[in-house]
Amino acid sequence: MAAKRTGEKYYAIIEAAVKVIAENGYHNSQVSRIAREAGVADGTIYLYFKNKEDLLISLFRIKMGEFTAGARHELKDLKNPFIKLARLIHLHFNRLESDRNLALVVQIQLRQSENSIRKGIAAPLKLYFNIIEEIVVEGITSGAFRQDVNHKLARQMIFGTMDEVATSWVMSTHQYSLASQIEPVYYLLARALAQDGKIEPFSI
Amino acid sequence: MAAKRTGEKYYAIIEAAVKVIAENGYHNSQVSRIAREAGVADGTIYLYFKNKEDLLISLFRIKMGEFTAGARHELKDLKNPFIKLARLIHLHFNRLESDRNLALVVQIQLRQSENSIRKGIAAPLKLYFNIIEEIVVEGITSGAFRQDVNHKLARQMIFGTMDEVATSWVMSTHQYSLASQIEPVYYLLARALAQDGKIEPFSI
Amino acid sequence: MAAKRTGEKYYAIIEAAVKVIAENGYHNSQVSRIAREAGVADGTIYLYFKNKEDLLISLFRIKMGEFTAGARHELKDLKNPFIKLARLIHLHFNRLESDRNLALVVQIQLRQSENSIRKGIAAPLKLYFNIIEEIVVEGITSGAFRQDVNHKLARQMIFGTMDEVATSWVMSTHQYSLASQIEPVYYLLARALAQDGKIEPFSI
Amino acid sequence: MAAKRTGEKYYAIIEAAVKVIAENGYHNSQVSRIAREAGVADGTIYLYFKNKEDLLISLFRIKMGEFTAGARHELKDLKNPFIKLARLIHLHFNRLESDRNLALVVQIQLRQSENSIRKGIAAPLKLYFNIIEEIVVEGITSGAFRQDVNHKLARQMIFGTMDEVATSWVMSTHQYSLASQIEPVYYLLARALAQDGKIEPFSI
DNA sequence: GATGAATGAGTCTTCATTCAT
DNA sequence: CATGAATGAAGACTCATTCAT
Repeated sequence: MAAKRTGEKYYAIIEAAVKVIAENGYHNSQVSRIAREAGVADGTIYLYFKNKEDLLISLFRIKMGEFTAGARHELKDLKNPFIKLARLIHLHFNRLESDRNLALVVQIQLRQSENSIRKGIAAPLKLYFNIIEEIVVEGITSGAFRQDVNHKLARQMIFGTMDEVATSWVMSTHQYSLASQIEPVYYLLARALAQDGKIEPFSI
Repeated sequence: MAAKRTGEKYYAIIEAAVKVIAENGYHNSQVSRIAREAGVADGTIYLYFKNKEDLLISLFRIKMGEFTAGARHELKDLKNPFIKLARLIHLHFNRLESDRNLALVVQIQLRQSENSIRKGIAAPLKLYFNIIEEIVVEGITSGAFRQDVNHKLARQMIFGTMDEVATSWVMSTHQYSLASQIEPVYYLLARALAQDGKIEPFSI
Repeated sequence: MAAKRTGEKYYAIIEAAVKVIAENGYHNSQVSRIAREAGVADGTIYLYFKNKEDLLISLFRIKMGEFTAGARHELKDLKNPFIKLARLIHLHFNRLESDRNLALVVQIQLRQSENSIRKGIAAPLKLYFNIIEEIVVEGITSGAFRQDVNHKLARQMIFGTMDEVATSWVMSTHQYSLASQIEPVYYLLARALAQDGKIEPFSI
Repeated sequence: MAAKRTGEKYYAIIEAAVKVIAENGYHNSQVSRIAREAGVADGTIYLYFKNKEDLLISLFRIKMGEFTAGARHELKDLKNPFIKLARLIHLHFNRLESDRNLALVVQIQLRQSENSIRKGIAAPLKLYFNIIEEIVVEGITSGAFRQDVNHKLARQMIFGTMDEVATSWVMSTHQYSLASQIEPVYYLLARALAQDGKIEPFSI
């Protein structure tokens, strides 16, 4: 009865869901289609997930969790908040560009209206927000960023900007690379935050 | 057969839809509930809208159209791009704060996955994006903003930031006012864009 | 409240119904479409007909009544039952061929399942059946047709054959003329009925 | 997704549909009522049939297919075209008389106006028409039937007559037996076709 | 008489979920 | 553990009919 949260099939279903939802959208992704893509029976999905919604939330949790853990690890040893900011943008954009399906799901399909889904993804998203805010706080504390910057607001600007750039890219026909936006986005954000306009040159 | 696009009931249905969708989300807003809220029969909806999706798109078009027209009018006579930016943020946040239901629908419920809906709202959204980009271009041309700013990217930062701040506010319990964010958001964005860090003090 | 059964619009609606039903089938012919075709308002239909079903039945009654009256008149003065039979087939096929829409409605669209409709068209159809049976009875009485012919059965053969030939023609692409079938159908039916194989040569 | 076309429930649904449609007519037979009659859930219908229309067409195909196969088998070894004709009428009328519901559906309810349904039943009906025409051709070739008989027309007479007799019987209150009409119908049709009036006495 | 905007009952179909095997 | 046939609740949409003007 209790959903198993591990095993080979667990991940097969997650990957199948990313693919099917990316291609068809959440509301047009039948459980049976995800099951077929994963090579399991419909009922098997329910051995691993409580319901369809739980599958979507788990998917986000897994993918976001992996990303957040990786990001935290990569940023850990960087000393300068500007470089951390650059690296963050780099990680964010590269992650989405390297997996177009995941990008579609996270940027588009996940923006669902169901309150329960939004609640379910709030926690893993919060962890990512924390990483961003920590960079901001560190920047302020170290004197690299302006003292009057509100760190929550700065986080909203950083995330909102990356998010909008990524959404534009996902919805475009990909004529340009998302990676090409890393440096210009960095300069925009860095200038918004820098103390007395003194920013570090872009470096990841 | 052709849907009537005017009349007292047309607007009554639009308003009812905003209310019901804000409260329940698009996929959980039955046509019959919207009809009841509007005080008309179910079938009447279909005299004014082709289908449920058309209702959502029309709603966005109407509301966004009103806002865009108003914004363009208000910005027209302002001379300084910094002041225009401040006024834009002011208009954006005030519009959402003055109509919590509309904010819910636009910030949350409308972020649907259906391609057809996204296509339907693309055009009116584009008109708003144009207004933002025009401010950026004017700023660059006049020398107020940095010459190396990419105006599309700047627009994405401005919109993305306002959008994320608004979404956070909508999803919070409104302990704070969205209007209170106008000035700090202005300073963040203005610094990101300003030539040599020379920004205008906040003024709407 | 009581439906008017005369007037210019009455016939305009009947003709519009024949056209629309011929083109779309009964169940796909909305009252509003018939009204538009007739150049009247939807509600006007209900000043002349009790409901949609009454319109269909009236249509059949009018058209069948005209035909039956004409046929009875044309057959009245013919002396020979063989010639009457030939003339009947001639009238039946010519009527349908001269008005393709009417043929479509009578041969195809009218074969509806609603019991009430079948009951409504039973009476005018019966009048036509009577004409056919009278020819048969006259043939038997005069010694032209076999004495052991059951007149109801003979009528069923005559009508059934004409009906099937007409239906085949209506459903075909009209590569051939229905009139061309008059003579061969006559010979088939005449031989089935003739006393000692002595039939009259075809003559209308 | 693909409809299963076999299994116990497949036939249970077919039989239930025959019963419900016979009693209520196609347009007044809700899918849910057919499901209840068959003892399955509404949704189960859609595991076996693409939609309601497909159910009606399948029903006809199955029943007509069974009948045509049986008729072809029974007629195979009969040597004389007159006897084949007699046997055909016998099979046709007995089949309908032995299953009043089937008769109602085939003679009345199936005469629908929907083009798609007519197209769907055209093929199995054609197979039956072929059997009739083969008898006619054999009769002409063997010299038993007149040389100037058009075989398509003869088929239309044979089918049209049987059909009209059956329809009359179905719509009557069954005061008489359809079987009682086999012999007189045979004599009518045989005389219409016979060379020089020489027919075989009725024998099945 | 005529209009046509408004009504609201009625139904097919989908698909997440269950459970006997 | 795994299956997949079966379930049945839920809802968008149509269109014949009415009635205030």
